[in-house]
Amino acid sequence: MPELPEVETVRAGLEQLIIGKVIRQVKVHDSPKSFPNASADVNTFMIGAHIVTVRRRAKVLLIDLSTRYTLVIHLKMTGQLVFVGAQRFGAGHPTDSLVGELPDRSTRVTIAFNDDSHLYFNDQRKFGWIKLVPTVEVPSMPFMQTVGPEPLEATFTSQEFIGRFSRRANTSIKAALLDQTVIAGVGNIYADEGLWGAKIDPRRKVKDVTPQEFATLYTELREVMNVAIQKGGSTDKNYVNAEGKRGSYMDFARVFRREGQLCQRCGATIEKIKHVGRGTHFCPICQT
DNA sequence: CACTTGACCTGTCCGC
DNA sequence: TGCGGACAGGTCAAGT
Repeated sequence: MPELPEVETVRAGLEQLIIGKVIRQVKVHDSPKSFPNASADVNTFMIGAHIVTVRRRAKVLLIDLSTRYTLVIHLKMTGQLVFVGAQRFGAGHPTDSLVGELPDRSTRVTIAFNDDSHLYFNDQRKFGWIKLVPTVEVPSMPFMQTVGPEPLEATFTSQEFIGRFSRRANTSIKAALLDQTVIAGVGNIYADEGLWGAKIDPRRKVKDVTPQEFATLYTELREVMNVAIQKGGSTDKNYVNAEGKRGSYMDFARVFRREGQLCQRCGATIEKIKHVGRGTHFCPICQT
């Protein structure tokens, strides 16, 4: 999925596009799994409500409604939230859009607003989901209870970062970075990119990473994710922002999907291996 | 509890 | 061209 920078890009886009809009209709297309409690609660808590806030926690989007209910949305691997204004195919139709006319066959849920604009939840692989939850109950959801701190918060320090890993001493540093209970929002792209920045081999055990290396990793990880947000995220295949447009971090990536190319730091050839079940990209010479 | 692996889905790409 | 297998940005539920 979309990792922290992608979800943040969608959040920021939606904030500009849907705040204040009134929900007229909700359609769950074919897969109840994409929106399990829709049939029971949509009519009561969504229709006629307006959008109050669009928040993010880790890789989860939170759309608060005026009914004091919240749409909790996880895009997982291939989820998209695409807003389409009332005159989508008018003169202003963007040429850099990755999506065609919506809904399409990956559309799982359509939310229609009363100005005839629409928000589409598309998800090719159906791993993603939407849940409608009372806003006050969001913090007690199991995921919210266990997820780690937001790494880009100004108050999140290098010391706290290092301390979060103590529990995972015997696993690899990459596996620990992907563990959402350690740090929120890091996924496969930014784990690989951050480890390249810190010159750490992704397979190294956590207990063998020095405090100095952790300090560098803290800085590099925050840097790559901030750069990624500036670039609108990474579009490898499916990811698009709230306007259906791609992100450009992949043009900047140093190792992710760059196997066979030369390391821009030492000139060695970037390798791709399988580690903890995930494609893992690294420089075999300067990451040790 | 820490750690690893497979499962959840659809689509695409690659080798035979 | 067809077919089988591997693989894809993320979590979970199981197993050890």
